[in-house]
Amino acid sequence: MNTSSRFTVGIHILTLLAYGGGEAMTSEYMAGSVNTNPVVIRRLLSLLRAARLVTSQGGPGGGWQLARPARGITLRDVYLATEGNTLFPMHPNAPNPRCPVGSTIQSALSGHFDDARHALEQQLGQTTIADLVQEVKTQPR
Amino acid sequence: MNTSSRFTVGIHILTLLAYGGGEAMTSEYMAGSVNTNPVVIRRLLSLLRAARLVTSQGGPGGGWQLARPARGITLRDVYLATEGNTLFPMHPNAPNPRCPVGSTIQSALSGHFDDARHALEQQLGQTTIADLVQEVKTQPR
DNA sequence: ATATGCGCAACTAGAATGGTTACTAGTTAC
DNA sequence: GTAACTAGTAACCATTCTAGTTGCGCATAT
Repeated sequence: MNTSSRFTVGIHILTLLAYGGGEAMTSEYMAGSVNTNPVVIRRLLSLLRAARLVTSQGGPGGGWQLARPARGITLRDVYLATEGNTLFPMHPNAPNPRCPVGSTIQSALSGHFDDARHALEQQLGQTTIADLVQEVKTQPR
Repeated sequence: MNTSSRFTVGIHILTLLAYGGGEAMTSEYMAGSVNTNPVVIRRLLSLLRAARLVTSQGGPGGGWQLARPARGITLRDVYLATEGNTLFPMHPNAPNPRCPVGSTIQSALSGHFDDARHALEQQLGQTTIADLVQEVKTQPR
C-alpha cells in the first residue's frame, strides 16, 4: 500500500458529522463507525481542525462539530488537510549534477507535476460533504 | 516517507534512454545519473518492461532501450506502470455495517475517486518523454 | 466532587521503501 | 572454447510510515 487511508477516513468522519445534523459527536462514537480506536480518530481530527474544518470541545456533552456547513467543504479541502503535498515525491538522493538529464530533470518535472496536482484537486473540489450525505441517504442499504 | 519515488525516477530513466538516442544503456550508467544502486534501477526497469515501455538485452553491449518512440510514451503510462492503482486506499478495516454511513460510504466514494483518478491521468497523458527531452536540452545548466 | 471527553506522549507490530551483497544465467567478443 | 559483460533475482538490512493501543493529564458540565 502506497499512501495512507487518512483521506478516505477523513471523508468518512466528516460525512458522519454532517449526517448527525450538527450535534457534537464524540471520537468514540466515530471510532465505532470507522471500526478503529478513538485515538486514531482524534489524531485525524486534529489534522482537520488545523485546516479549520472542524472544532472540538472537551467535557461532558462535548465532542466534534463541523466548522462550517457541509455544503462548503469539498473533497479537495479534506485531501489537502490529510495528505498535503505528498503526491509526487522526488528522488531519495539528489541526481547527478554532472549529467545533463540528472541536473535538470527535477525542475523540468515540477511544472508538469503541478499541473497534474491541480487537475486532481480541481476534480476533488467538485464534490462536497453535503453531496455525500445525500448519496448515503438515498443509497440502498 | 509516504509514497515512493518510483514515478519520478521512472520518468528520469526513460528520459535518459530517449536522450541517449537509441543506444542500449546499462543499468549501471543510469544508476550513476540517478545516484543510486544498479539493482534499484533494474527493479524499477522490470516494472517498465512489464508495461511494455522498455526492452532489455544481456551480455556485452547489452542494456536497455525504449520499446517505442519517446513521443509515444506519456507520463500517464509511467504513472500506471510504477504506481498502479494506489492513489486512494480505502479503510484499513471494514467500516461498521450497522451504521448508515459506514455501510455505504465506500461505494459512495468509489465513483468520485474514479473521477479524480481520471482527471489526474488525463493531465499526465498530455506530456510525453519526448517533451521532457526537449525541455532538458533547452534548459540552462 | 465527579464523570466525561479531548490532548498527547509513548510504545508496538506490520508493511513499504531504498540500499546492498551475492549469485545465476545468458550473450558477445576474442 | 574462454573470458568479459550485463541482466535477473533472491536475501538481508536500516529507515520510515501507518495504525493500533495504553496511560495519564486537563478542561468542563452537572
